[in-house]
Amino acid sequence: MDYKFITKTGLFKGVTEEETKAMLKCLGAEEKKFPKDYTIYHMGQTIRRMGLLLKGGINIVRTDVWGNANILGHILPGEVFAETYACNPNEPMISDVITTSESAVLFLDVGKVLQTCVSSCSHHERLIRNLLTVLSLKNLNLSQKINHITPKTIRERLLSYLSWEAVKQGKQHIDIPFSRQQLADYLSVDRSALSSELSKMQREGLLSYKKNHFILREIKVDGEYLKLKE
Amino acid sequence: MDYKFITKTGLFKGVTEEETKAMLKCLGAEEKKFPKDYTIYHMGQTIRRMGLLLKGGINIVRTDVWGNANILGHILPGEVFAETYACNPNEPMISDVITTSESAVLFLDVGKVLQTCVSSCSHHERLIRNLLTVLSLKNLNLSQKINHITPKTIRERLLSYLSWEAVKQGKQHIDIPFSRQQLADYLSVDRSALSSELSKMQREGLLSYKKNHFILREIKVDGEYLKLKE
DNA sequence: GAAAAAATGTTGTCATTACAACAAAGCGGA
DNA sequence: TCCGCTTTGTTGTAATGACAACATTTTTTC
Repeated sequence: MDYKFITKTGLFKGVTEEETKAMLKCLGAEEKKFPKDYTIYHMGQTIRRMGLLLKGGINIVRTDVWGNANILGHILPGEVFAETYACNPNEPMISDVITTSESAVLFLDVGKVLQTCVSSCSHHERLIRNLLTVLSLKNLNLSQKINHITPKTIRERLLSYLSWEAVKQGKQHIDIPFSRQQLADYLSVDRSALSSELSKMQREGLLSYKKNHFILREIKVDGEYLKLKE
Repeated sequence: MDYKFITKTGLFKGVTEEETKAMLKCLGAEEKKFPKDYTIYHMGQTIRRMGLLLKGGINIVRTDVWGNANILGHILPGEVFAETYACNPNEPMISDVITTSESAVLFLDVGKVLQTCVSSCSHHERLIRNLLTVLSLKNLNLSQKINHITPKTIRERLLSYLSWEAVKQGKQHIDIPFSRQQLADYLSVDRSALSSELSKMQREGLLSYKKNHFILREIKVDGEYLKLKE
């Protein structure tokens, strides 16, 4: 198991490699591999273990009875998923968890840590605090998604999302983790309308793109539109 | 201070009244009162203390540079706010926190509890675990809001929101904590279009309403529309 | 209780998107 | 390289909501 990588994730921040090994035992850690487009958790399920993504990519997807997908977020390696349900074992999942590429996941039984007494393992403390931080960052992420889908026009939603990615990645050349259909599902717009708006924006010189790679010429920060050189 | 009430909140669940008193001291608890429409926290601020609402009501509001408001959620007595920022003291707030009626708030310095060593106060443990649960419920709430604003039509958004309130309140007669304008800001639609859709739905017999009181005749659960007797 | 202010409802027009149907480009396997 | 399949882009049409302007109702204030 790649302890070096695990120690660098938000969940195990500030924990030494040695300690991590011990903790993983407490957590009943189990690594599993999944192929692309595999549904790890299904909507409606109640689950016990959360996941730490080691390799690959995951979408959190809510699909309604008519088959309309709504992507709540994307999980990158080093991030966790289903932590909300691991903390609330009674809540049924309101979304599916689906791999977007071949993936490796480390499953962790945090319930054990939360329910048993403090002293059983001296590092539980640290883990719980890290979990708090992780959860609150997830909150901010969800708020961001809300910001992206609050504008009424497709163009504004795109600029909101792409600008945010650009700021997050610290570049104006960005790769996004979504296909066109997935981006449409994330922004809650029609795919073909999205395509059409994108090419209109490209014609107007606001951005250029090829597949999942985008280059922004204008960015939206705090509601202001800033023009960028290059 | 109303310890009896405080002990019944999610944050202090499972803590005796005696213990609560001790903990509040550790947390540097301070009660404050605010008038209606008062902005307790401003967007951009970095804050140290989270709030526990004792009395009144609060909206979490994000306003853009053009004055368009986006209501992220409503806080009822017994619920907490700004907990995300209290757990991440570096993150600036992305929203305002505004009272919707005369309110009383208990401010808690959770940073103290999170940063200092475990043993300083034996009940910190319990508090942190409760905080985990509270945070994950907040996550579910945000996901709910996303569900409400994902549909493209005003009618579907309304049914999604109202049905959810009905299920939460366990009745088909419900009171909502929003004015029309606030409801529009929560659902990200135009107020007048909302009004017009509401009255159309009333004409069609889907629901009836007066001010903030609604009676549903049809409810949306898991994407299915169920007709209700009255 | 009258006047003013705020909240809610109504209506028509215009902009924008969803939707459908199709075209073109990209990709994988034989 | 050719074929089939998937993804992305294009276009036209119908539906829907935003917006503005105004009417009506409700609440507040004096």
